[in-house]
Amino acid sequence: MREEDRALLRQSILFRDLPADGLARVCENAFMQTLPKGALLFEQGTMPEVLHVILSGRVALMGELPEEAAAVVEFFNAGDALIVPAVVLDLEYLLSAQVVAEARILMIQVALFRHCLNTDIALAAAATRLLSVHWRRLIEQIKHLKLLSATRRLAAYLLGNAPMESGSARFRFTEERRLLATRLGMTPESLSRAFARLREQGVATEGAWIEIRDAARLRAYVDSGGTVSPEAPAKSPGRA
Amino acid sequence: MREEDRALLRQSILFRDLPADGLARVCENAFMQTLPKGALLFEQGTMPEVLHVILSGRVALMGELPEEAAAVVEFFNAGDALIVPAVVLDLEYLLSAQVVAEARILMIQVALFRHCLNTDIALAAAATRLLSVHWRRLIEQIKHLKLLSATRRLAAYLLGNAPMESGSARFRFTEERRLLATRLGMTPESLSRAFARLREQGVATEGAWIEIRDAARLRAYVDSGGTVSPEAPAKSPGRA
DNA sequence: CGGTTGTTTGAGGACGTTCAAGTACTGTGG
DNA sequence: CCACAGTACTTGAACGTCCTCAAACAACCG
Repeated sequence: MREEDRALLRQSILFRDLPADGLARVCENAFMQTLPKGALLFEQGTMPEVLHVILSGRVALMGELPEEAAAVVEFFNAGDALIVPAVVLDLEYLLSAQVVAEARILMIQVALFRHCLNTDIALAAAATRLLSVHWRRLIEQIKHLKLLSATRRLAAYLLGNAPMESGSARFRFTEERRLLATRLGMTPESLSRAFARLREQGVATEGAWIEIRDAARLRAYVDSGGTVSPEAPAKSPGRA
Repeated sequence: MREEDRALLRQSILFRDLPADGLARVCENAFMQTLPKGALLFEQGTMPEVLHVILSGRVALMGELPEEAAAVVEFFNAGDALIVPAVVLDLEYLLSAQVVAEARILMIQVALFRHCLNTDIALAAAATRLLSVHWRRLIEQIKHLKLLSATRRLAAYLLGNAPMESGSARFRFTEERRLLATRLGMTPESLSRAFARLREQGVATEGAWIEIRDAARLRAYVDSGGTVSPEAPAKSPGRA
């Protein structure tokens, strides 16, 4: 393993607290792969053969149901592992994984990983932390899907992914609109209209760049039920 | 601890594989409580003080957002623990927990549980399994919310909670409609209409009882996008 | 019982989707 | 460099699902 890869591994929740020998043990026979945008890591319905650890890049987990187009359930970044539950339980994947930004992936043999989970306390504890972090992200998403309108969901997502907590910022936002729309539970058309509505809340878009002029104001928009605005009296409650 | 409680503990994912001494250690100073329907176990935004393990009964995890009514994120039953992620990460609850059917709850001190997680490999491994099972439930729910109509979501939920895989069955279904509606991401009115539409798919409701005349047919309805037989041959025993 | 709460049904309306067209962006070859 | 095709995104109009509001009905409980 290259030294820079080892450094990247040290940033993952799963491995950052692992002593060197434990890391070496779980990574035995593991291999590294750099995959281009569009590459399919695995498909829903198949059995996991390796545990994927994202060292860099970005991966979308997508779910599909009969007679329906696929929808992104969540995006994952450097430091995340995919998909621990399927590997732990030795069950088929409930999701497919597709690279959305060129990614460097470490692939760990599932049998070895399961063995280490049952013998290495540091790894097992780290796995509970990783799963816990993911759990909370899914919970927030479900709350948003059930309680917020499309526009408020977008605003909440932007706030959650902006590099700052308050004030203003301009940042790159490379998500394809088409995929982002399904992540947020709407169509690309609705996403486009949601962005349009957020313009009057100080959200400007310019290609892959997004500017939030006042995060506190946008937060107030989300928290007020979308009733706050320069001069928009329209009441637009979420799905309650 | 009473002997029957110990037996119930042995059915929980978290403790079923734990040797007796490990179980005794994590349960030190733990206490048991029987709580009536309506009791609040904890509130969103507060810090966990104990880990709740459901020995019997039923608990709803509910999320709320500013300016919105609360929505049930998921129901949990005997054998489940609440909420491991908040306890593991020592972060505020993202959800509130309310008893929906009289429940016997074991309460474990969080500091002790975290300590055992970091020292007892069997417990840590069990925790990854429990979190993994929950993870998959949340993923399925998100897929349903994003890809299925209200009526299909109800049908899929019924199938997932029916006591059989195929054929017909009549079973008690004690969920309050109001709560079930929010679990499914719709209003009580929409839920009522969804049940009405499922009548022609062989779903009969009678107070707290539900009858599915042909699970395979209902499954076909879900998988076909709801386009199957608006008016069906009154009864076709076996496959549709 | 009557009051309260929960569920069902109806009518109307809002949000989001679908369908369709137009516009911007990307990469390729002339 | 520009023409061009292909794709993605945006905008518009019509529709449909689901929500809101309101009332009737049923069930529960003191």
